[in-house]
Amino acid sequence: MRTARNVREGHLTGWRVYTQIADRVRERILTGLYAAGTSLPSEAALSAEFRVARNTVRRALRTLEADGLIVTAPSKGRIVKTEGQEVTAVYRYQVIAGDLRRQIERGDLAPGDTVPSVAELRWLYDTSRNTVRQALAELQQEGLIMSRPGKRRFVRSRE
Amino acid sequence: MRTARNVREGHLTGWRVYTQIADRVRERILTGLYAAGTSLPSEAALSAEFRVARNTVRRALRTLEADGLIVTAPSKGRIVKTEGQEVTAVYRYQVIAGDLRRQIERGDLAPGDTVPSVAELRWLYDTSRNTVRQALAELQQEGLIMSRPGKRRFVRSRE
DNA sequence: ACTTAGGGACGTCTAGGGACGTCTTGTGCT
DNA sequence: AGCACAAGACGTCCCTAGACGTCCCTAAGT
Repeated sequence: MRTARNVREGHLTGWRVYTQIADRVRERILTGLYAAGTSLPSEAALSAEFRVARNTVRRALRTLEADGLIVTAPSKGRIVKTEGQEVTAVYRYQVIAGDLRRQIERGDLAPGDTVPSVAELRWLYDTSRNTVRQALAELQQEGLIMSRPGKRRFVRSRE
Repeated sequence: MRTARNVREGHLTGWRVYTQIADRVRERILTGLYAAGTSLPSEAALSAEFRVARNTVRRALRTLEADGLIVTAPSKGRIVKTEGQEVTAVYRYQVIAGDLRRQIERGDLAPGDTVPSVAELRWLYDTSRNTVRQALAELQQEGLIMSRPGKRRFVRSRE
């Protein structure tokens, strides 16, 4: 019961499927087949390609993430890291919220000002109503903006 | 100020747009163009066809509903009433929940039994995962079934 | 003044699809 | 006994789309 446990993590024979898969994927990243900033195929796609269980793919990807080659964004996928750059604002609604937040903090949108309507933001970002709403909900929760039925949202005055 | 008010509901001069629209739609229902049990065009579609505001269409439809010609199902649409029959189980998830509930109450699914999985129900009803989940959530809230991660849902024993 | 109509904005619900997260249970190899 | 692997189930989050519900305001007709 102690033998396996005492083995240091590193030196495994390498016959394990998931390390092989990790190597294959790592190669594709290094050769640029999976370019920096783009998304890897999904777990389902990889498990289909390598004809292996989803769990096995996940093990492989976990090692790649530990190596710092990729980052994983739940509900979005895995993204190949760009050289020495932090991945930020992964989701669409975070991008929108971030833009608006910046405008408020810089004063482009002053307290009392009217916030672009959902329709306008949809048009600006070419996205769905729900995504825009999620961005606005985030700002509202932060207390930056307020909404009232029938009228436009507006920037709250700072406390 | 009293003239319009004192007029009984029936004999209006007909200059009002929404009554005209109501008449047109009523005619289509009576002639069978909009068959019983089917859905009317959406508010947006009607307002586009008659080139009026959505509010105006809504007024027209309200009178038709008051006449008992149609029923309205939020997020679904307006349905032409069938002769002397109550409309029941409008939404897909309610149909699924109803079927399962019946099976439990009749004993086809006994306490402790396993409930069909989401995948199986999807296949049975040819619907999305979310719809199935909503049906199951309803039953769970009623205390009829229970779920636990990794394992199948099961029928709760009756109190 | 009141009704009708128009038009815009926000709110909520139903439905569908994709991706990752976690858990459980078998099977086989070592 | 322990690990690797397969397979399946449930959970959560993101995104899109359509429909009705509610509220607010303005313009025009009466």
